[in-house]
Amino acid sequence: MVPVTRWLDEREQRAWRSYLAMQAQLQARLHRRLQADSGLSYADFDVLVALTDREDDRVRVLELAEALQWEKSRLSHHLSRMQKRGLVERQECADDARGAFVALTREGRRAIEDAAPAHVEAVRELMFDGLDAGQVDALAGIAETVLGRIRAAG
Amino acid sequence: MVPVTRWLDEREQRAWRSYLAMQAQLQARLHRRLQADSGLSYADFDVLVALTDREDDRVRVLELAEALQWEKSRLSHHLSRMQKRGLVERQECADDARGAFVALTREGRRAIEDAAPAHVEAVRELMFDGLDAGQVDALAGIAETVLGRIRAAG
DNA sequence: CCAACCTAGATGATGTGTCAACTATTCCGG
DNA sequence: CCGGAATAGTTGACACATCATCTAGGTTGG
Repeated sequence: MVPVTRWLDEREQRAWRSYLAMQAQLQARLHRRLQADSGLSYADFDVLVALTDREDDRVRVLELAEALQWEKSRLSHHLSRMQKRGLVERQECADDARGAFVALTREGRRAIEDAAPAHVEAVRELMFDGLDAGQVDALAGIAETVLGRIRAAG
Repeated sequence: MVPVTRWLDEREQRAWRSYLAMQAQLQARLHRRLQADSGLSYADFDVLVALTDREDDRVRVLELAEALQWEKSRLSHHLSRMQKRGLVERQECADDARGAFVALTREGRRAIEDAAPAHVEAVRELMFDGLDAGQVDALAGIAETVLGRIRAAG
């Protein structure tokens, strides 16, 4: 018995194709705009936001990787590039000599504070200003459901 | 008068954060799975699907770029890599000596036909099997709205 | 105490995406 | 026709992501 593929039906196909298109376009637009306005990439932005979320402005590397859901090598490479640009710095960890902290620099803080308003404005303009409250909630619900399934799938 | 940033309210923030997380996780999962099962990247898959959509199994490069909404240089680089792996080939264009066709090879066809069922299954498992019909339609509606705004934003 | 093992993180190779610059051809106004 | 502008596509440089591997420092059972 060869298992028969359950292809997407028309409704699903429509949703999937437009989701993919939206996702790609939205990502590209927001990224380009952020980059042009502030010189930050989307990835830089995420790292900086995660850092400003801490009252210390510093975190252990793995903890940051966890928070961002990034692989540690991705983060390590990315931090090296950001460090070269002066946005973050690495600090030794006294507790565990293997470990390291990443800390926000003054320049990093300035960069995120300068970039955030225009970025939020872009998100609003491209997404939220076009959606009604029901759609916003529906989106949250869908995303949470899918995230749950992803986690369940291990 | 300094314009005041209209930050996201709580409902919007919740939707935005979960959307971003879903998007990143879903992309990563599907990509990894596709790669592991078939050796194709997501991008390869998109190119191959676009090619099989033509009855000729070949397209002009820019037309393909348009269909995929990719930048032409991205496509050009990607085609070079795919060509090196034997998935597509380039053909001269008699009408316009500047132009070129990209054509599906026998190997390319085999690759996409082998990869598609498992990919659809993964999409189903991670996304559609968890959503009800209302959510599927809501997703399509949201994506279409946002796409419209993106196009409107030029 | 120390050998086997585990963990934090860095690194190198390779594939991918973006931007700017380039080449070759076609188009178009005079 | 012919010279300048537009068009099709490629290329090179660089930022980014992933994988496998490596190093150095911790942890634990005997």
